[in-house]
Amino acid sequence: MNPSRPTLADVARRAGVSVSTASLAFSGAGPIAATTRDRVLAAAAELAYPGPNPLGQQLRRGRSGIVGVVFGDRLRRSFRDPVSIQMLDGLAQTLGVHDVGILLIPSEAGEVPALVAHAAMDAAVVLLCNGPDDEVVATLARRGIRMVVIEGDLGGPEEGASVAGSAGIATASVRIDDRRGTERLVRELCALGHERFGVVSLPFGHDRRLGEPDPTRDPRSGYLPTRRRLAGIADAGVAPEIVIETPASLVEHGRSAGIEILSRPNPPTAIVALSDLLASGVVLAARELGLRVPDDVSVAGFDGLDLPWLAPDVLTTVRQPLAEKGRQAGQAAIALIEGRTVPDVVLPVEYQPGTTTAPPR
Amino acid sequence: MNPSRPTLADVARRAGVSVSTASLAFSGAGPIAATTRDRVLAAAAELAYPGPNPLGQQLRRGRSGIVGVVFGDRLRRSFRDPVSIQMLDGLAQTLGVHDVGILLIPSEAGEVPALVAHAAMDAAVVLLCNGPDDEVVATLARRGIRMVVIEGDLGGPEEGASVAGSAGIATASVRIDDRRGTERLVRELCALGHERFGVVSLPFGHDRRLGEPDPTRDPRSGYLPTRRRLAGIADAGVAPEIVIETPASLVEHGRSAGIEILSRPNPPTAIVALSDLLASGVVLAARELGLRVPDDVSVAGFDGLDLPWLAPDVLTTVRQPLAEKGRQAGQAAIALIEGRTVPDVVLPVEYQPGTTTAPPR
DNA sequence: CTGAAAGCGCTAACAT
DNA sequence: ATGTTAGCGCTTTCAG
Repeated sequence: MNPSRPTLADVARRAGVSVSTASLAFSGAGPIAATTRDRVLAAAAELAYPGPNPLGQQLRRGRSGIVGVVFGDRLRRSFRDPVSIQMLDGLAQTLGVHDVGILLIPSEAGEVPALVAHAAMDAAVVLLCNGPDDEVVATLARRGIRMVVIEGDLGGPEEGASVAGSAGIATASVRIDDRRGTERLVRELCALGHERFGVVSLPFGHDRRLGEPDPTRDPRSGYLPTRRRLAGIADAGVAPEIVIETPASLVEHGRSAGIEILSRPNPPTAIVALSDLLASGVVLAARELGLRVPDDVSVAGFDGLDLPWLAPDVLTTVRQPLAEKGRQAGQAAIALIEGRTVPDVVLPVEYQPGTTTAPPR
Repeated sequence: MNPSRPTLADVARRAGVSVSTASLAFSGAGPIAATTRDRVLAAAAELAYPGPNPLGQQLRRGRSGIVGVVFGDRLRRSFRDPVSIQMLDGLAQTLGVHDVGILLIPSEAGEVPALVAHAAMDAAVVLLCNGPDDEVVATLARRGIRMVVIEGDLGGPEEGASVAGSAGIATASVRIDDRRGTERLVRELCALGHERFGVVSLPFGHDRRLGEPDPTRDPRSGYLPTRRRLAGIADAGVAPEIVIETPASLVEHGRSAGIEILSRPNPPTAIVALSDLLASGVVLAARELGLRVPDDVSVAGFDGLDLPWLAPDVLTTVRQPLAEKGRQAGQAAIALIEGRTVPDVVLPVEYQPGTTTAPPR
């Protein structure tokens, strides 16, 4: 299989030039006579030399050409959510242009994956970072790997310096303005005349559960998008009658939560789900219970996904620019790799009315 | 940012040992006195040495610890399909155990991504490989990268040696027995009394289109799962009245195809879709047209996905072991990397009756 | 059990 | 325009 593959030195010898010249023939990064280059390439062809070994290049250049992407969950779950996918697609687009590859790093809660600790990467993109004490972030910081955090937090201003920052590691943050987004959404519902709200929430933290939230949990810890979106609801002056926490942003969890809420006596007139997948589950639950949306109950989501199978209903929601978020993260990663600093990015969201909200009966 | 990070040599110097000894302290691959090791680790801690630089290790060992996964499409599309995701999840599981990372390589049709040509990887997993002339496979083979092909073909027996094989590259193949799966499914429908079939097909090849297939296309080229599943239908002795090709395995395309078929005068009594996503689109189309499933039309799929939002319908389908396929591919990749040879794997599928099929009216 | 030496394959100053 | 030299950071014989 590997009876000493040819190296650049072999090619150079055969072409009768020095290794450095042969190197130039491939990289084009320097002056070289066309005839010489052709001679080198011919020699390479004869030896079936497949081009410079990336491992050698990487060590020499001190760069791997790889950005690690850390998911806060199993791929199976992360990727069932179009939200992650579209983001990843945007990320791949940007990084692809720069010939940078994406190393997938699934991270079960509470553990630091071996890849985080040992894989070669020029930068890392961390999703759903929990907070400044996140072990993954700490490990990456210790390794001196530059990070861009999506929808996360590397330590608020009150902490002074963040974990990573204090270690002198360059970081960047990309997120959306979800707080203002939900506030706007809820205000619209209020304007329609709704006064009694139910909320189907994203997970609060690693201990994912289905049901009413644990009242003893620390409200200052847990997943940031969840906290921000709940804060947005409060900003609109609404105190929900009932909140159901779900273990993941999946249709079936939305359905369960929806049934839980809607089968109570005298249920709320409006249900705000913190993601579109959850919201569509609530719509399905309503259908199952024989309730009409929006006549009997209004349902709203968050994300702005395209959900053709929910037809004829079209969710009222808050659209976030998912692919753009990924692209921005990619840009930030490239910038960090090149040693530039990057301002934090907060992308705007947009209220997007659909057919699932109306005045209460 | 990078004012000369400490190296193993620095650590060794500070601990008063040689680099080789320091190396042993980290790798544990050799005899070393406990006290010496502690001294080295202490020195490392003092210098904030984050452990051996993977780039150095990789060059020295000749291994990157990375397996590239080549998708035949944009991530956005590949990953909207749970079929790819569950496979990837199984793959990640197996590779993760061996501390091998997954490098994501999206590949637009007709181009060879830079990562395929230049990224460091110990092996590659290629999805939806088109056939022995696939450029991606050829490039990987030229680079001497071992490959495991999923649902693909590296050159049938009739071609003699495959592209890769002829170049002396070790390869492996993992796929499901989809031909026999669809045959079984269609025979069940025949047993119910159906005689007039419509087929909603997966894409035939890179030129993805929606509509009746181009009659001039070469039937021996194109995506293999599509060809095998169509062959299974023929095996059951059925010649469909109408076949609609779709550009991708997505609900909306199934819906379009379903409307196309079902709004004809005197439509077929059974529609076989070559994937569950397509089939569920057909179910939605039937609902829209006011047709009852399975009373007015039977619909069957392929894959065995869990589709809660299709409730109350449950697809009649053929279940394939998706995560297991990924795990097998992972095992194969590891084996190839370790220089072992791997027998081809054909995983069995299982007929799985649901509520969407019944005798014709 | 530890150290010295060699070299993985490549690139980039620098000198010619 | 080409060659010479010096490593990038690490692991691994091979002696001691």
